[in-house]
Amino acid sequence: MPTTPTRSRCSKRDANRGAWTAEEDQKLAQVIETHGPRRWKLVAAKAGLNRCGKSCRLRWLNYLRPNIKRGNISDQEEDLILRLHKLLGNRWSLIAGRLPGRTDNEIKNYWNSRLSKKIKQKESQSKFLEPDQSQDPRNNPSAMHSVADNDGGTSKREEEMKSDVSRDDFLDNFNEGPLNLEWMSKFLEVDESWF
DNA sequence: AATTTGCCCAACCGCAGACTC
DNA sequence: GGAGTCTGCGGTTGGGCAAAT
Repeated sequence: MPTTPTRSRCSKRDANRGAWTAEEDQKLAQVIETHGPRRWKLVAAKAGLNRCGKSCRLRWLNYLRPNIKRGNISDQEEDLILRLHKLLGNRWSLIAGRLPGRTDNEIKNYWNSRLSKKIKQKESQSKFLEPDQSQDPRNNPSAMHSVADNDGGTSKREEEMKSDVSRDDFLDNFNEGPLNLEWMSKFLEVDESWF
């Protein structure tokens, strides 16, 4: 089995790991204020943090970045997450892009800890009531995943792209700006049966 | 009161595409 | 054009905490 030693990664031996301290946060924020949120390896070095760039980037994106909303995902946000997940699958960064102030990590966590359970409950209820509907992929998010997750031969992302082609027109609007409220409200009005 | 269980969330890991030299 | 590096992403892990036993 060939190895891929060229990939950059955090050194397990040398780098500081675990929870960030307030002092580390402050140093990181200061350096980013000066140099901007890029060249993360450099940022880590400039900040004098014994952390890898990757870790700094994650900390910035998920915690230190301005305008981050924390906790209390509203009903409207939850509804939007559910709909977007049905549309896009586990593409958390895309979903997060439509929820200002929310991070992909937060949405992923929220999904894994709460929404996936809700869906399973709903599914088992609907199976009990209408067993045939569960065969339709539009009523079964995990079935949609099985298309996107197929990695036999081609890359996973390539397959995802293929599976999305029919939705490109829809996604054109989706990809335009961080939050087009007019479009978003239209999206929220889309007939449930579309999914 | 002590222990176990389950949940939540921050952080880490590995992969793959983009970028740079 | 190719090798090496950086960046971004989704999956997974593990610690802290509260509720249950």
